[in-house]
Amino acid sequence: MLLNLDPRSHIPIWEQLVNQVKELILKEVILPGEKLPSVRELSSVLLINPNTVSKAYQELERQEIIETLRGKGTFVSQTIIPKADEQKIEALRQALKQLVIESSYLGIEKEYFIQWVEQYTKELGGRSNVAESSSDS
Amino acid sequence: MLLNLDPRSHIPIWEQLVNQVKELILKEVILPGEKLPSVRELSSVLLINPNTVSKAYQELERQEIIETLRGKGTFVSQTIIPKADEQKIEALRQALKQLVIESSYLGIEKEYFIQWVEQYTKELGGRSNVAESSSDS
Amino acid sequence: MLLNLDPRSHIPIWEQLVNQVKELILKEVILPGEKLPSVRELSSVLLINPNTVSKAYQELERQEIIETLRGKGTFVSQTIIPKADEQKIEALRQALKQLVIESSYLGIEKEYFIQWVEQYTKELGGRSNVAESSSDS
Amino acid sequence: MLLNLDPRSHIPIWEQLVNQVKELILKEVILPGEKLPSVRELSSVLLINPNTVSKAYQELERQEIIETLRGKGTFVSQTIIPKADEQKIEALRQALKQLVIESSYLGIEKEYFIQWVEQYTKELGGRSNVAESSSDS
DNA sequence: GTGGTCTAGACCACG
DNA sequence: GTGGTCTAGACCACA
Repeated sequence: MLLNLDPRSHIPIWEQLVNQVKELILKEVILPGEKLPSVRELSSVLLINPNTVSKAYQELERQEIIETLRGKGTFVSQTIIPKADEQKIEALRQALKQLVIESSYLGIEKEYFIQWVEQYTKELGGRSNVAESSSDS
Repeated sequence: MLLNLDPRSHIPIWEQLVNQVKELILKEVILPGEKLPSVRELSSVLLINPNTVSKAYQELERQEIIETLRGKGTFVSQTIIPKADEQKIEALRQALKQLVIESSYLGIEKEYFIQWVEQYTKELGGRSNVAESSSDS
Repeated sequence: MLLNLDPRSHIPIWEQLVNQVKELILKEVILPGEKLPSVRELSSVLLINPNTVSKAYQELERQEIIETLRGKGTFVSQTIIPKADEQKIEALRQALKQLVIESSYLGIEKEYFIQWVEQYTKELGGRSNVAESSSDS
Repeated sequence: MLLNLDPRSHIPIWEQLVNQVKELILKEVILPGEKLPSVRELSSVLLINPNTVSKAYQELERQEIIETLRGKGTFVSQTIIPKADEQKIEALRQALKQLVIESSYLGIEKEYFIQWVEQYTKELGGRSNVAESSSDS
Protein backbone atom coordinates (compact mmCIF):
# COMPACT_ATOMS: atom_id res chain seq x y z
CA MET A 1 0.00 0.00 0.00
CA LEU A 2 2.04 2.88 -1.29
CA LEU A 3 -0.05 5.82 -0.30
CA ASN A 4 1.48 9.24 -0.16
CA LEU A 5 -0.69 11.96 1.21
CA ASP A 6 0.04 15.63 1.03
CA PRO A 7 -1.43 17.39 4.05
CA ARG A 8 -0.66 20.74 2.43
CA SER A 9 -2.67 19.99 -0.66
CA HIS A 10 -5.98 21.77 -1.05
CA ILE A 11 -7.50 18.38 -1.78
CA PRO A 12 -8.87 16.91 1.46
CA ILE A 13 -6.90 13.99 2.81
CA TRP A 14 -9.90 11.68 2.68
CA GLU A 15 -10.31 12.53 -1.00
CA GLN A 16 -6.64 11.91 -1.72
CA LEU A 17 -7.14 8.52 -0.14
CA VAL A 18 -10.18 7.81 -2.31
CA ASN A 19 -8.29 8.81 -5.44
CA GLN A 20 -5.24 6.74 -4.66
CA VAL A 21 -7.20 3.64 -3.73
CA LYS A 22 -9.10 3.92 -7.01
CA GLU A 23 -5.78 4.19 -8.82
CA LEU A 24 -4.29 1.20 -7.03
CA ILE A 25 -7.32 -0.90 -7.87
CA LEU A 26 -7.09 0.00 -11.56
CA LYS A 27 -3.40 -0.81 -11.50
CA GLU A 28 -4.29 -4.13 -9.87
CA VAL A 29 -1.98 -3.42 -6.98
CA ILE A 30 -5.08 -4.18 -4.94
CA LEU A 31 -7.19 -6.98 -6.32
CA PRO A 32 -10.96 -7.55 -6.26
CA GLY A 33 -11.98 -9.32 -3.08
CA GLU A 34 -8.81 -8.28 -1.32
CA LYS A 35 -9.06 -6.93 2.19
CA LEU A 36 -8.08 -3.35 2.79
CA PRO A 37 -6.23 -2.38 5.96
CA SER A 38 -8.56 -1.69 8.86
CA VAL A 39 -9.46 1.88 9.59
CA ARG A 40 -7.34 1.89 12.72
CA GLU A 41 -4.40 0.22 11.05
CA LEU A 42 -4.32 2.53 8.07
CA SER A 43 -4.80 5.60 10.22
CA SER A 44 -1.86 4.66 12.42
CA VAL A 45 0.34 3.91 9.43
CA LEU A 46 -0.53 7.15 7.68
CA LEU A 47 -0.45 9.10 10.92
CA ILE A 48 -3.89 10.49 10.34
CA ASN A 49 -7.08 10.32 12.32
CA PRO A 50 -9.23 7.18 12.06
CA ASN A 51 -12.21 9.37 11.20
CA THR A 52 -10.43 10.59 8.11
CA VAL A 53 -9.78 7.08 6.90
CA SER A 54 -13.33 6.15 7.75
CA LYS A 55 -14.69 8.98 5.66
CA ALA A 56 -12.61 7.84 2.70
CA TYR A 57 -13.80 4.25 3.08
CA GLN A 58 -17.40 5.37 3.32
CA GLU A 59 -17.06 7.37 0.14
CA LEU A 60 -15.47 4.43 -1.65
CA GLU A 61 -18.31 2.23 -0.48
CA ARG A 62 -20.86 4.75 -1.72
CA GLN A 63 -19.17 4.52 -5.11
CA GLU A 64 -19.51 0.75 -4.84
CA ILE A 65 -15.78 0.32 -5.21
CA ILE A 66 -15.32 -1.34 -1.87
CA GLU A 67 -17.70 -3.24 0.39
CA THR A 68 -17.71 -3.44 4.13
CA LEU A 69 -18.61 -6.66 5.86
CA ARG A 70 -19.67 -5.81 9.37
CA GLY A 71 -17.18 -6.92 11.93
CA LYS A 72 -14.92 -8.34 9.26
CA GLY A 73 -13.45 -5.38 7.49
CA THR A 74 -13.56 -3.67 4.13
CA PHE A 75 -12.92 -5.42 0.84
CA VAL A 76 -12.51 -4.45 -2.78
CA SER A 77 -15.71 -5.21 -4.67
CA GLN A 78 -15.63 -8.29 -6.86
CA THR A 79 -17.34 -6.54 -9.70
CA ILE A 80 -16.64 -2.94 -10.38
CA ILE A 81 -19.12 -1.89 -12.99
CA PRO A 82 -18.37 1.32 -14.81
CA LYS A 83 -21.55 3.33 -14.72
CA ALA A 84 -21.99 6.25 -16.99
CA ASP A 85 -23.41 8.87 -14.67
CA GLU A 86 -24.24 11.69 -17.08
CA GLN A 87 -23.76 14.35 -14.44
CA LYS A 88 -20.34 13.08 -13.50
CA ILE A 89 -19.30 12.80 -17.13
CA GLU A 90 -20.31 16.40 -17.72
CA ALA A 91 -18.29 17.46 -14.66
CA LEU A 92 -15.32 15.51 -15.97
CA ARG A 93 -15.59 17.19 -19.36
CA GLN A 94 -15.66 20.58 -17.70
CA ALA A 95 -12.58 19.70 -15.69
CA LEU A 96 -10.85 18.43 -18.81
CA LYS A 97 -11.68 21.63 -20.65
CA GLN A 98 -10.18 23.63 -17.84
CA LEU A 99 -7.01 21.55 -17.99
CA VAL A 100 -6.72 22.23 -21.69
CA ILE A 101 -7.03 25.94 -20.98
CA GLU A 102 -4.39 25.76 -18.26
CA SER A 103 -2.14 23.84 -20.60
CA SER A 104 -2.29 26.66 -23.03
CA TYR A 105 -1.19 29.19 -20.44
CA LEU A 106 1.61 26.89 -19.40
CA GLY A 107 2.76 26.58 -22.98
CA ILE A 108 2.08 22.88 -23.21
CA GLU A 109 1.46 21.66 -26.71
CA LYS A 110 -1.48 19.47 -27.51
CA GLU A 111 0.74 16.59 -28.56
CA TYR A 112 2.34 16.42 -25.15
CA PHE A 113 -1.02 16.61 -23.49
CA ILE A 114 -2.38 13.68 -25.47
CA GLN A 115 0.84 11.78 -24.97
CA TRP A 116 0.35 12.07 -21.24
CA VAL A 117 -3.17 10.73 -21.58
CA GLU A 118 -1.79 7.76 -23.50
CA GLN A 119 0.86 7.24 -20.87
CA TYR A 120 -1.55 7.29 -17.94
CA THR A 121 -4.01 4.96 -19.61
CA LYS A 122 -1.14 2.58 -20.25
CA GLU A 123 -0.05 2.80 -16.64
CA LEU A 124 -3.52 1.80 -15.56
CA GLY A 125 -3.01 -1.38 -17.47
CA GLY A 126 -4.92 -2.77 -20.40
CA ARG A 127 -7.87 -3.72 -18.25
CA SER A 128 -9.52 -0.37 -17.85
CA ASN A 129 -12.05 0.95 -20.29
CA VAL A 130 -10.00 3.98 -20.99
CA ALA A 131 -6.96 1.93 -21.77
CA GLU A 132 -8.03 0.18 -24.90
CA SER A 133 -11.08 0.35 -26.99
CA SER A 134 -9.41 -0.58 -30.23
CA SER A 135 -8.36 -4.20 -30.54
CA ASP A 136 -4.79 -3.64 -31.68
CA SER A 137 -2.63 -1.05 -33.40
CA MET B 1 -18.70 39.33 -21.22
CA LEU B 2 -20.65 36.13 -21.24
CA LEU B 3 -19.90 34.84 -17.81
CA ASN B 4 -22.09 32.22 -16.28
CA LEU B 5 -21.32 31.40 -12.71
CA ASP B 6 -22.82 28.51 -10.84
CA PRO B 7 -23.17 29.30 -7.14
CA ARG B 8 -24.02 25.65 -6.55
CA SER B 9 -20.75 24.42 -7.98
CA HIS B 10 -18.13 23.34 -5.53
CA ILE B 11 -15.59 25.44 -7.36
CA PRO B 12 -15.27 28.81 -5.62
CA ILE B 13 -16.92 31.62 -7.51
CA TRP B 14 -13.70 33.62 -7.72
CA GLU B 15 -12.04 30.61 -9.33
CA GLN B 16 -14.88 30.19 -11.81
CA LEU B 17 -14.33 33.81 -12.72
CA VAL B 18 -10.61 33.33 -13.21
CA ASN B 19 -11.19 30.27 -15.35
CA GLN B 20 -13.74 31.90 -17.58
CA VAL B 21 -11.73 35.04 -18.10
CA LYS B 22 -8.75 32.94 -19.11
CA GLU B 23 -10.96 31.03 -21.52
CA LEU B 24 -12.40 34.20 -23.04
CA ILE B 25 -8.93 35.61 -23.58
CA LEU B 26 -7.81 32.45 -25.37
CA LYS B 27 -10.92 32.57 -27.52
CA GLU B 28 -10.10 36.20 -28.23
CA VAL B 29 -13.47 37.32 -27.01
CA ILE B 30 -11.45 39.62 -24.81
CA LEU B 31 -8.42 41.09 -26.53
CA PRO B 32 -5.00 42.10 -25.20
CA GLY B 33 -5.08 45.67 -23.94
CA GLU B 34 -8.83 45.61 -23.53
CA LYS B 35 -10.25 47.11 -20.39
CA LEU B 36 -12.07 44.88 -18.00
CA PRO B 37 -15.14 46.04 -16.06
CA SER B 38 -14.39 47.53 -12.68
CA VAL B 39 -14.76 45.36 -9.62
CA ARG B 40 -17.84 47.25 -8.57
CA GLU B 41 -19.41 47.08 -12.01
CA LEU B 42 -18.80 43.41 -12.51
CA SER B 43 -19.96 42.47 -9.04
CA SER B 44 -23.24 44.31 -9.49
CA VAL B 45 -23.82 42.74 -12.89
CA LEU B 46 -23.08 39.25 -11.66
CA LEU B 47 -24.85 39.82 -8.37
CA ILE B 48 -21.92 38.61 -6.37
CA ASN B 49 -19.84 40.06 -3.59
CA PRO B 50 -17.28 42.67 -4.70
CA ASN B 51 -14.69 40.88 -2.61
CA THR B 52 -15.21 37.84 -4.81
CA VAL B 53 -14.52 39.78 -8.00
CA SER B 54 -11.58 41.43 -6.35
CA LYS B 55 -10.10 38.11 -5.40
CA ALA B 56 -10.48 36.86 -8.95
CA TYR B 57 -8.78 39.96 -10.35
CA GLN B 58 -5.95 39.60 -7.85
CA GLU B 59 -5.40 36.05 -8.93
CA LEU B 60 -5.45 36.97 -12.61
CA GLU B 61 -2.95 39.71 -11.90
CA ARG B 62 -0.75 37.32 -10.00
CA GLN B 63 -0.74 35.10 -13.06
CA GLU B 64 0.21 38.22 -15.09
CA ILE B 65 -2.81 37.81 -17.29
CA ILE B 66 -4.24 41.18 -16.44
CA GLU B 67 -2.67 44.39 -15.20
CA THR B 68 -4.02 47.05 -12.94
CA LEU B 69 -3.18 50.64 -13.75
CA ARG B 70 -3.85 52.81 -10.71
CA GLY B 71 -6.86 54.97 -11.27
CA LYS B 72 -7.33 53.76 -14.82
CA GLY B 73 -8.67 50.28 -14.33
CA THR B 74 -7.65 46.74 -15.13
CA PHE B 75 -6.55 45.64 -18.57
CA VAL B 76 -5.70 42.41 -20.31
CA SER B 77 -1.93 42.13 -20.61
CA GLN B 78 -0.51 42.92 -24.02
CA THR B 79 1.76 39.93 -24.00
CA ILE B 80 0.76 36.78 -22.35
CA ILE B 81 3.85 34.68 -22.19
CA PRO B 82 3.37 31.00 -21.53
CA LYS B 83 5.54 30.22 -18.54
CA ALA B 84 6.49 26.66 -18.04
CA ASP B 85 6.23 26.64 -14.27
CA GLU B 86 7.42 23.14 -13.44
CA GLN B 87 5.36 22.97 -10.29
CA LYS B 88 2.19 23.95 -12.08
CA ILE B 89 2.87 21.49 -14.86
CA GLU B 90 3.30 18.73 -12.34
CA ALA B 91 0.01 19.70 -10.70
CA LEU B 92 -1.66 19.69 -14.09
CA ARG B 93 -0.30 16.25 -14.86
CA GLN B 94 -1.61 14.97 -11.55
CA ALA B 95 -5.02 16.41 -12.28
CA LEU B 96 -4.97 14.89 -15.74
CA LYS B 97 -4.02 11.53 -14.35
CA GLN B 98 -6.93 11.71 -11.94
CA LEU B 99 -9.28 12.52 -14.79
CA VAL B 100 -8.06 9.47 -16.68
CA ILE B 101 -8.73 7.37 -13.60
CA GLU B 102 -12.21 8.80 -13.20
CA SER B 103 -12.85 8.19 -16.89
CA SER B 104 -12.11 4.57 -16.40
CA TYR B 105 -14.62 4.25 -13.57
CA LEU B 106 -17.18 6.07 -15.66
CA GLY B 107 -16.61 3.68 -18.54
CA ILE B 108 -15.29 6.34 -20.88
CA GLU B 109 -13.04 5.01 -23.61
CA LYS B 110 -9.70 6.60 -24.31
CA GLU B 111 -10.75 7.56 -27.82
CA TYR B 112 -13.59 9.69 -26.53
CA PHE B 113 -11.32 11.29 -23.99
CA ILE B 114 -8.77 12.31 -26.59
CA GLN B 115 -11.49 13.41 -28.93
CA TRP B 116 -12.70 15.82 -26.25
CA VAL B 117 -9.19 17.18 -25.87
CA GLU B 118 -9.06 17.78 -29.62
CA GLN B 119 -12.45 19.47 -29.50
CA TYR B 120 -11.55 21.82 -26.68
CA THR B 121 -8.23 22.80 -28.21
CA LYS B 122 -10.07 23.58 -31.43
CA GLU B 123 -12.61 25.69 -29.54
CA LEU B 124 -9.78 27.76 -28.13
CA GLY B 125 -8.84 28.68 -31.65
CA GLY B 126 -5.55 28.26 -33.45
CA ARG B 127 -3.80 30.81 -31.28
CA SER B 128 -3.20 28.84 -28.15
CA ASN B 129 -0.12 26.77 -27.66
CA VAL B 130 -2.12 23.67 -27.11
CA ALA B 131 -4.05 24.28 -30.26
CA GLU B 132 -1.17 24.16 -32.66
CA SER B 133 1.98 22.28 -32.42
CA SER B 134 2.38 22.68 -36.15
CA SER B 135 5.81 24.23 -36.52
CA ASP B 136 4.91 27.59 -38.03
CA SER B 137 2.09 30.10 -37.64
CA MET C 1 -34.57 -23.95 4.93
CA LEU C 2 -34.09 -21.57 2.06
CA LEU C 3 -32.22 -18.83 3.78
CA ASN C 4 -30.32 -16.34 1.75
CA LEU C 5 -28.25 -13.95 3.74
CA ASP C 6 -26.54 -10.92 2.31
CA PRO C 7 -23.34 -10.10 4.18
CA ARG C 8 -23.19 -6.82 2.28
CA SER C 9 -26.56 -5.67 3.52
CA HIS C 10 -26.54 -3.10 6.27
CA ILE C 11 -29.03 -5.20 8.18
CA PRO C 12 -27.15 -7.34 10.71
CA ILE C 13 -26.96 -10.98 9.73
CA TRP C 14 -28.66 -12.13 12.93
CA GLU C 15 -31.55 -9.81 12.11
CA GLN C 16 -31.78 -11.11 8.56
CA LEU C 17 -32.01 -14.56 10.07
CA VAL C 18 -34.77 -13.53 12.45
CA ASN C 19 -36.71 -11.88 9.65
CA GLN C 20 -36.47 -14.82 7.31
CA VAL C 21 -37.43 -17.36 9.92
CA LYS C 22 -40.47 -15.30 10.78
CA GLU C 23 -41.37 -15.14 7.12
CA LEU C 24 -40.95 -18.88 6.61
CA ILE C 25 -43.19 -19.58 9.59
CA LEU C 26 -45.91 -17.33 8.22
CA LYS C 27 -45.61 -19.03 4.85
CA GLU C 28 -45.87 -22.36 6.67
CA VAL C 29 -42.64 -23.54 5.18
CA ILE C 30 -41.70 -24.18 8.79
CA LEU C 31 -44.55 -25.55 10.86
CA PRO C 32 -45.40 -25.12 14.56
CA GLY C 33 -43.65 -27.73 16.62
CA GLU C 34 -41.05 -28.32 13.94
CA LYS C 35 -37.46 -28.64 15.06
CA LEU C 36 -35.00 -26.04 13.89
CA PRO C 37 -31.41 -26.88 13.00
CA SER C 38 -28.97 -26.60 15.87
CA VAL C 39 -26.89 -23.47 16.17
CA ARG C 40 -23.79 -25.35 15.18
CA GLU C 41 -25.47 -27.01 12.22
CA LEU C 42 -27.02 -23.85 10.86
CA SER C 43 -23.88 -21.81 11.29
CA SER C 44 -21.81 -24.34 9.36
CA VAL C 45 -24.38 -24.54 6.58
CA LEU C 46 -24.66 -20.76 6.25
CA LEU C 47 -20.94 -20.26 6.76
CA ILE C 48 -21.50 -17.72 9.46
CA ASN C 49 -20.34 -17.37 13.02
CA PRO C 50 -22.20 -19.57 15.55
CA ASN C 51 -22.58 -16.52 17.76
CA THR C 52 -24.59 -14.89 15.01
CA VAL C 53 -27.01 -17.81 14.78
CA SER C 54 -27.20 -17.93 18.53
CA LYS C 55 -28.13 -14.29 18.72
CA ALA C 56 -30.86 -14.79 16.16
CA TYR C 57 -32.30 -17.74 18.07
CA GLN C 58 -32.22 -15.76 21.30
CA GLU C 59 -34.13 -12.96 19.68
CA LEU C 60 -36.70 -15.36 18.22
CA GLU C 61 -37.11 -16.92 21.63
CA ARG C 62 -37.54 -13.53 23.22
CA GLN C 63 -40.35 -12.90 20.77
CA GLU C 64 -41.80 -16.28 21.82
CA ILE C 65 -41.69 -17.51 18.25
CA ILE C 66 -39.43 -20.44 19.03
CA GLU C 67 -38.77 -22.36 22.21
CA THR C 68 -35.65 -24.04 23.43
CA LEU C 69 -36.00 -27.35 25.19
CA ARG C 70 -32.83 -28.09 27.10
CA GLY C 71 -30.95 -30.89 25.48
CA LYS C 72 -33.60 -31.45 22.84
CA GLY C 73 -33.15 -28.47 20.59
CA THR C 74 -35.14 -25.47 19.47
CA PHE C 75 -38.67 -25.74 18.13
CA VAL C 76 -41.20 -23.47 16.55
CA SER C 77 -43.80 -22.53 19.15
CA GLN C 78 -47.10 -24.38 18.88
CA THR C 79 -49.11 -21.26 19.35
CA ILE C 80 -47.94 -17.99 18.06
CA ILE C 81 -50.20 -15.42 19.59
CA PRO C 82 -50.18 -12.01 17.99
CA LYS C 83 -49.42 -9.58 20.77
CA ALA C 84 -50.41 -6.01 20.21
CA ASP C 85 -47.41 -4.46 21.87
CA GLU C 86 -48.27 -0.77 21.69
CA GLN C 87 -44.65 0.28 21.60
CA LYS C 88 -43.83 -2.02 18.75
CA ILE C 89 -46.89 -0.92 16.84
CA GLU C 90 -45.83 2.68 17.21
CA ALA C 91 -42.36 1.82 15.94
CA LEU C 92 -43.90 0.02 12.99
CA ARG C 93 -46.07 3.00 12.18
CA GLN C 94 -43.04 5.25 12.29
CA ALA C 95 -41.18 2.94 9.96
CA LEU C 96 -44.16 2.80 7.62
CA LYS C 97 -44.41 6.57 7.62
CA GLN C 98 -40.77 6.80 6.67
CA LEU C 99 -41.29 4.36 3.83
CA VAL C 100 -44.14 6.47 2.52
CA ILE C 101 -41.86 9.50 2.63
CA GLU C 102 -39.10 7.67 0.81
CA SER C 103 -41.61 6.47 -1.77
CA SER C 104 -42.50 10.02 -2.51
CA TYR C 105 -38.89 10.97 -3.16
CA LEU C 106 -38.50 7.93 -5.37
CA GLY C 107 -41.55 8.92 -7.37
CA ILE C 108 -43.56 5.88 -6.39
CA GLU C 109 -47.30 6.39 -6.59
CA LYS C 110 -49.55 5.41 -3.72
CA GLU C 111 -51.38 2.87 -5.82
CA TYR C 112 -48.20 0.90 -6.43
CA PHE C 113 -47.29 1.07 -2.79
CA ILE C 114 -50.63 -0.37 -1.69
CA GLN C 115 -50.48 -2.92 -4.45
CA TRP C 116 -47.20 -4.14 -3.01
CA VAL C 117 -48.76 -4.43 0.41
CA GLU C 118 -51.57 -6.54 -1.08
CA GLN C 119 -49.04 -8.69 -2.88
CA TYR C 120 -46.92 -9.36 0.19
CA THR C 121 -49.91 -10.16 2.37
CA LYS C 122 -51.07 -12.60 -0.27
CA GLU C 123 -47.63 -14.20 -0.37
CA LEU C 124 -47.85 -14.81 3.35
CA GLY C 125 -50.90 -16.91 2.74
CA GLY C 126 -54.38 -16.60 4.13
CA ARG C 127 -53.29 -17.52 7.63
CA SER C 128 -51.70 -14.34 8.79
CA ASN C 129 -53.63 -11.61 10.50
CA VAL C 130 -52.63 -9.12 7.93
CA ALA C 131 -53.75 -11.38 5.17
CA GLU C 132 -57.32 -11.71 6.22
CA SER C 133 -59.42 -9.28 8.08
CA SER C 134 -62.45 -11.28 7.04
CA SER C 135 -64.36 -11.74 10.28
CA ASP C 136 -64.12 -15.50 10.76
CA SER C 137 -61.51 -18.16 10.18
CA MET D 1 -38.53 23.62 12.77
CA LEU D 2 -40.12 21.03 14.95
CA LEU D 3 -37.45 18.40 15.10
CA ASN D 4 -37.54 15.81 17.79
CA LEU D 5 -34.59 13.52 17.99
CA ASP D 6 -34.37 10.38 20.03
CA PRO D 7 -30.78 9.81 21.16
CA ARG D 8 -31.76 6.33 22.36
CA SER D 9 -33.04 5.24 18.97
CA HIS D 10 -30.92 2.79 17.04
CA ILE D 11 -31.28 5.13 14.08
CA PRO D 12 -28.31 7.51 14.02
CA ILE D 13 -29.10 11.09 14.93
CA TRP D 14 -27.86 12.38 11.60
CA GLU D 15 -30.22 9.99 9.84
CA GLN D 16 -33.14 11.03 12.00
CA LEU D 17 -32.37 14.57 10.96
CA VAL D 18 -32.31 13.61 7.29
CA ASN D 19 -35.62 11.81 7.60
CA GLN D 20 -37.36 14.61 9.42
CA VAL D 21 -36.12 17.30 7.07
CA LYS D 22 -37.37 15.26 4.13
CA GLU D 23 -40.73 14.96 5.85
CA LEU D 24 -40.95 18.67 6.60
CA ILE D 25 -40.17 19.50 2.99
CA LEU D 26 -42.91 17.19 1.73
CA LYS D 27 -45.33 18.73 4.21
CA GLU D 28 -44.26 22.14 2.93
CA VAL D 29 -43.33 23.24 6.40
CA ILE D 30 -40.06 24.12 4.74
CA LEU D 31 -40.40 25.54 1.26
CA PRO D 32 -38.15 25.25 -1.80
CA GLY D 33 -35.50 27.94 -1.76
CA GLU D 34 -35.91 28.45 1.95
CA LYS D 35 -32.79 28.70 4.07
CA LEU D 36 -32.17 26.03 6.63
CA PRO D 37 -30.69 26.93 10.02
CA SER D 38 -26.92 27.06 9.98
CA VAL D 39 -25.02 24.04 11.17
CA ARG D 40 -23.95 25.83 14.34
CA GLU D 41 -27.39 27.22 15.02
CA LEU D 42 -29.19 23.93 14.61
CA SER D 43 -26.60 22.05 16.61
CA SER D 44 -26.94 24.44 19.53
CA VAL D 45 -30.72 24.31 19.40
CA LEU D 46 -30.81 20.52 19.26
CA LEU D 47 -27.98 20.22 21.75
CA ILE D 48 -25.99 17.99 19.43
CA ASN D 49 -22.57 18.30 17.91
CA PRO D 50 -22.13 20.49 14.81
CA ASN D 51 -20.48 17.55 13.07
CA THR D 52 -23.65 15.55 13.42
CA VAL D 53 -25.74 18.25 11.81
CA SER D 54 -23.11 18.67 9.15
CA LYS D 55 -23.24 14.99 8.29
CA ALA D 56 -27.02 15.19 7.93
CA TYR D 57 -26.78 18.25 5.68
CA GLN D 58 -24.13 16.59 3.53
CA GLU D 59 -26.32 13.55 3.08
CA LEU D 60 -29.29 15.71 2.15
CA GLU D 61 -27.15 17.54 -0.36
CA ARG D 62 -25.98 14.26 -1.83
CA GLN D 63 -29.61 13.36 -2.32
CA GLU D 64 -30.02 16.73 -4.05
CA ILE D 65 -32.71 17.74 -1.60
CA ILE D 66 -30.81 20.73 -0.32
CA GLU D 67 -28.04 22.86 -1.80
CA THR D 68 -25.23 24.61 -0.06
CA LEU D 69 -24.07 27.99 -1.24
CA ARG D 70 -20.59 28.49 0.06
CA GLY D 71 -20.41 31.11 2.73
CA LYS D 72 -24.14 31.72 2.51
CA GLY D 73 -25.76 28.69 4.01
CA THR D 74 -27.85 25.71 2.99
CA PHE D 75 -31.10 26.00 1.12
CA VAL D 76 -33.90 23.68 0.07
CA SER D 77 -33.53 22.85 -3.62
CA GLN D 78 -35.90 24.66 -5.95
CA THR D 79 -36.63 21.53 -7.89
CA ILE D 80 -36.80 18.23 -6.17
CA ILE D 81 -37.06 15.66 -8.90
CA PRO D 82 -38.18 12.21 -7.87
CA LYS D 83 -35.73 9.81 -9.39
CA ALA D 84 -36.55 6.16 -9.61
CA ASP D 85 -33.35 4.54 -8.42
CA GLU D 86 -34.05 0.86 -9.02
CA GLN D 87 -31.76 -0.24 -6.23
CA LYS D 88 -33.42 2.01 -3.71
CA ILE D 89 -36.85 0.93 -4.83
CA GLU D 90 -35.92 -2.69 -4.33
CA ALA D 91 -34.62 -1.89 -0.85
CA LEU D 92 -37.84 -0.08 -0.08
CA ARG D 93 -39.88 -3.06 -1.23
CA GLN D 94 -37.87 -5.34 0.97
CA ALA D 95 -38.41 -3.05 3.94
CA LEU D 96 -42.11 -2.89 3.18
CA LYS D 97 -42.31 -6.67 2.98
CA GLN D 98 -40.68 -6.90 6.37
CA LEU D 99 -43.18 -4.45 7.82
CA VAL D 100 -46.01 -6.56 6.50
CA ILE D 101 -44.49 -9.58 8.20
CA GLU D 102 -44.08 -7.69 11.45
CA SER D 103 -47.65 -6.50 11.21
CA SER D 104 -48.80 -10.05 11.09
CA TYR D 105 -46.96 -10.94 14.28
CA LEU D 106 -48.40 -7.87 15.95
CA GLY D 107 -51.90 -8.86 14.94
CA ILE D 108 -52.43 -5.85 12.72
CA GLU D 109 -55.01 -6.40 9.99
CA LYS D 110 -54.27 -5.46 6.44
CA GLU D 111 -57.05 -2.91 6.38
CA TYR D 112 -55.47 -0.95 9.20
CA PHE D 113 -52.09 -1.14 7.54
CA ILE D 114 -53.40 0.30 4.30
CA GLN D 115 -55.41 2.87 6.17
CA TRP D 116 -52.20 4.09 7.74
CA VAL D 117 -50.60 4.37 4.35
CA GLU D 118 -53.54 6.45 3.18
CA GLN D 119 -53.29 8.61 6.27
CA TYR D 120 -49.58 9.28 5.90
CA THR D 121 -49.84 10.08 2.21
CA LYS D 122 -52.60 12.52 3.05
CA GLU D 123 -50.46 14.11 5.76
CA LEU D 124 -47.75 14.69 3.22
CA GLY D 125 -50.18 16.80 1.29
CA GLY D 126 -51.54 16.41 -2.19
CA ARG D 127 -48.24 17.44 -3.75
CA SER D 128 -46.23 14.30 -3.37
CA ASN D 129 -46.26 11.55 -5.94
CA VAL D 130 -47.35 9.06 -3.41
CA ALA D 131 -50.24 11.20 -2.35
CA GLU D 132 -52.33 11.19 -5.47
CA SER D 133 -51.97 9.52 -8.78
CA SER D 134 -55.67 9.38 -9.50
CA SER D 135 -57.24 12.69 -10.42
CA ASP D 136 -60.06 12.69 -7.91
CA SER D 137 -62.22 10.35 -5.91
C1' DG E 1 -11.11 -7.81 16.03
C1' DT E 2 -14.16 -4.70 12.70
C1' DG E 3 -16.59 -0.23 11.11
C1' DG E 4 -20.10 3.44 12.67
C1' DT E 5 -21.42 7.17 15.52
C1' DC E 6 -20.88 10.97 18.48
C1' DT E 7 -18.66 14.68 21.10
C1' DA E 8 -15.31 18.43 21.79
C1' DG E 9 -12.85 21.73 19.90
C1' DA E 10 -9.75 23.61 16.36
C1' DC E 11 -8.59 25.66 11.80
C1' DC E 12 -9.57 26.94 7.09
C1' DA E 13 -11.59 28.98 2.74
C1' DC E 14 -15.47 31.33 1.00
C1' DG E 15 -18.36 35.41 0.41
C1' DG F 1 -21.20 34.95 9.00
C1' DT F 2 -21.16 30.13 6.33
C1' DG F 3 -19.92 25.00 5.62
C1' DG F 4 -15.82 21.66 5.28
C1' DT F 5 -12.00 19.31 7.26
C1' DC F 6 -9.26 17.35 10.75
C1' DT F 7 -7.83 15.69 15.30
C1' DA F 8 -8.52 13.42 19.76
C1' DG F 9 -10.77 10.26 22.10
C1' DA F 10 -14.93 7.74 23.51
C1' DC F 11 -18.70 4.25 23.06
C1' DC F 12 -21.42 0.93 20.55
C1' DA F 13 -23.02 -3.10 17.72
C1' DC F 14 -21.50 -6.76 14.90
C1' DA F 15 -19.10 -11.15 14.01
